[in-house]
Amino acid sequence: MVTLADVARLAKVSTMTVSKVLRGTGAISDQTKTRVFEAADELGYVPNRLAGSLSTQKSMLVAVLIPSIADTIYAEIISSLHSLLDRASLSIFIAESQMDPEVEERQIQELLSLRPAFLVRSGGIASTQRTQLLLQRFDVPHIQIWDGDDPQGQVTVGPSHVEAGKIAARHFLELGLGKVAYVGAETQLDLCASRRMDSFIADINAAGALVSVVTDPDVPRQAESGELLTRRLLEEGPKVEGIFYLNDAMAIGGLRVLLKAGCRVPEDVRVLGFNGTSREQTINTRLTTISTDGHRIGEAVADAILASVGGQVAESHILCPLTLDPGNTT
Amino acid sequence: MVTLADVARLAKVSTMTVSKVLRGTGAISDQTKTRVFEAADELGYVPNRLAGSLSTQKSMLVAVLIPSIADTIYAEIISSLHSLLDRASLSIFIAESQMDPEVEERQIQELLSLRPAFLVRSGGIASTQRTQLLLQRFDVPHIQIWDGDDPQGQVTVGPSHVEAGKIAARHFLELGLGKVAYVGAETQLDLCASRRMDSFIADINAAGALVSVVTDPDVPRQAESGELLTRRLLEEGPKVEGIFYLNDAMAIGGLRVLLKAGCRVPEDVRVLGFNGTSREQTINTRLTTISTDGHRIGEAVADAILASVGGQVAESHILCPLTLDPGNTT
DNA sequence: GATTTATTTGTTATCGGTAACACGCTAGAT
DNA sequence: ATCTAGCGTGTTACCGATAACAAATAAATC
Repeated sequence: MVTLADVARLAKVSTMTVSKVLRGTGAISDQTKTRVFEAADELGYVPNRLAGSLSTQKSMLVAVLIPSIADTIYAEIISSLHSLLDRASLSIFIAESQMDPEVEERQIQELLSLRPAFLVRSGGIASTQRTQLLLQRFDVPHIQIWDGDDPQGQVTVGPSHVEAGKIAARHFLELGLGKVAYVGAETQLDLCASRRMDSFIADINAAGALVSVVTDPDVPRQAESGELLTRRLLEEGPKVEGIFYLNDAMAIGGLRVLLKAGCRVPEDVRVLGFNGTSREQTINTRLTTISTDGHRIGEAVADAILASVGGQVAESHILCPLTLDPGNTT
Repeated sequence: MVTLADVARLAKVSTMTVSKVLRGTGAISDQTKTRVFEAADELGYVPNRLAGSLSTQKSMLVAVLIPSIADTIYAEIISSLHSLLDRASLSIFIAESQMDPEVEERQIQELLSLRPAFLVRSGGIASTQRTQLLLQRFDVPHIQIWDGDDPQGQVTVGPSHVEAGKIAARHFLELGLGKVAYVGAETQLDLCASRRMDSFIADINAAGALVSVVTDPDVPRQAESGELLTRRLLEEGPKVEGIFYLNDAMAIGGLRVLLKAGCRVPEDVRVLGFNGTSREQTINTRLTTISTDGHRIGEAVADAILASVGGQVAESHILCPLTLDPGNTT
C-alpha cells in the first residue's frame, strides 16, 4: 500500500511537505509542488483518511441511521443527501434500525465508533435511555429527520404527522363524509404513524364521523395487511364512506379488496393513503395520498451538515410541507 | 472523548489489558475482566474504530458504489446486505456513480481512501482506465454486481442481461407475435441495458418480427420518456403487437399512452417491462416484467464478503436467475 | 524450598497521517 | 557586512488503538 512516505521518498522531500502539498496548506515552492504531484500520480497515491481523521480528530464521515434503506422515502433522502455532501468530500455510512429501539441502540454504537462528524437519524422512535445517554455523552452534532412534531430542543427536519392526520380528516370532512374509518397496523414502535392516527381520529371523532378503527399490532405494514384488515373492516358491518390508511402500501391492498368486493371507488368509498406511491408507477388508478418531498428533506439535512462542519450552528427546527397529492380514489 | 486510557485509568490496569478484555483476546482473569467492563460501562466507552483499523490494518468497512441509491433494486440489495453484514460488525459506505465513468472514478477514489476491507460496485459501466488501474493497484477484494454477463475474471453477482433480452424475445415469439418493437432511452453508458436491447433485437430480428426500435439518447429513463417515445412509435405508423421497454418506468409511461390511444392491452398490444414495479404498488393493471430478486443478490454479496473477510476466496461468478413476472399486459 | 511452567499483566513500537514549531536559506534594510 | 524577515522545508510528538514480546505473579513439580 502506497503511503505518504513512499511519495516523499520518490519526490525526495519529507512526508510533511507531501502532506502540505496534497492538502494545499502551507507555503510550498512551485518546483517541489510539481515534483510531489508527479510522484503521487506515478505511485497512484490515495490518502488514508483513517489515519488523517485520527490525527486531525475530525472525520469527514456522516452517519445515517434510518428504519429501512428499502423504504423509498429514505432512499430518496439519502440519494439527495449524498449528491450534496459529495462536493464537500463527506462520506456517508448507513445503518438500519428497523424501528426497534434496541437495534437502534446497537447501531448507534457501531456508528459512533467511527467518530462521525455528524449523525443523521430518523426520529419517531422511542429511543432507549442508553441511546439518549450515549448521544448526550458523545455530543456529536446530530439531526433528527422524518419526525417534525417533537423537537425537544433537537435539530429536526421533517413533516408534522399531527398535521398529516389533520389534513386527512379535513379532506374527508370537506367531502361531506359522515362515516369514516382508519386502518393501521403495528404502531407501538412508530410514533409518527401513531400521531397521524391519533390526530386523524380526534378530528373525525369531533365531527361525529368516526365509525371504525381497525388496527392489529401483529401484522406488518404491507399491502397484504391492508387487504386483511380491510376485509375485516367490511365484515364488521358498518357502512364506510372513507378510509385513511397507515401508508400507501396498505391503502393499495385495501383498494384491491374494495374493488373486488364491488365497491366503487371513489363513489362509494374514498381511499386515502400516506407517503409512498410514486407517480412513476401509476397506470390507471392513482391513489390519493399525503406526501412529503424526500429531496427537500435531503437538502435541508445537507445544509445543516455543511453548516455544522463549517463551524456554524444550523437552524434548529425545519418543518417540511405536506401536500395532498390528488389521485382518483377520493 | 473517552479513550482506552481513560478506562484503563479507572480500572487501574494498562490500556493493553483493557483492549484485550473488550475484544475478548488473550488470557485475562475474571476479576480484572469485570473491573474493566464496569469501568468501560461507567464511562460509556465506545471504541474508536478509526484508530483500531489503522493499527490492525484492517478496516471492517464495506464500500458500495452503485448508480443510484433511489433505484429500488439497489436499495433492496443494500438493505439485505446491511442486515447480513451487521452481525459481523461490518459497516457500509455508499456512493453513487450516476452511471458516469468519470464520477465513478472520483467516487472510487473517495471510497478507497477509507481503506475498505471490501468493495462492492455495480458493473455494466465502462470504467475509465484510471479506475481499473486504481483497483488493480489497491488490490482490494471486490465484487461486481448487477452485470452477470461480463465476468472478465472478476468476482461477479448478477443476472445475465443477454438472457433477459432472450427471455423477452422468446415470450413475444411464443405468443405468436409478428410485429414487435423495442423502446429505450439513453444507453451509451448503461452496458446492461444495451445488452438487453441487442439480444432482444437479434432474436426478434432472426424471427423476422422486428418492426421498430425507438431510442433517444437525450431522454432519461423515466415514465415520461416512455410516454414520449411510445407516442413517437405510434406516429411512425407500423402496426405493433408487442413492445419491450428498457425498464418498467418507461413501460408504464408507454402503457398510459397506449391505453389513452384506445389500444387494448394485451389484446391489441402486449407490453413487457424490465425490473422495477413492485407487486405492492399494483392495483388493477399489473405490468408483466422480467425481474431479479435483489435480496438474493444481497445475500450472495454478503456471502462473498464474509468469506473474504474470513480469509477465504469466494465463488467467482454467480449468475442470478431472471423470472418472467406475469402481470396482465402480455 | 528451588525450579519449572502456566497464567496474567505491562512495555515498546507502530499504523499513516497532521499540528506545532524549529531550522536553514535568501533577500532586503540598515 | 550584519541583521532581520519571511519563505520553504524538516523534526518531533501525538491521535487511539493493537502486535509482539517482556515481565511479573501464581501454581505446579520434584
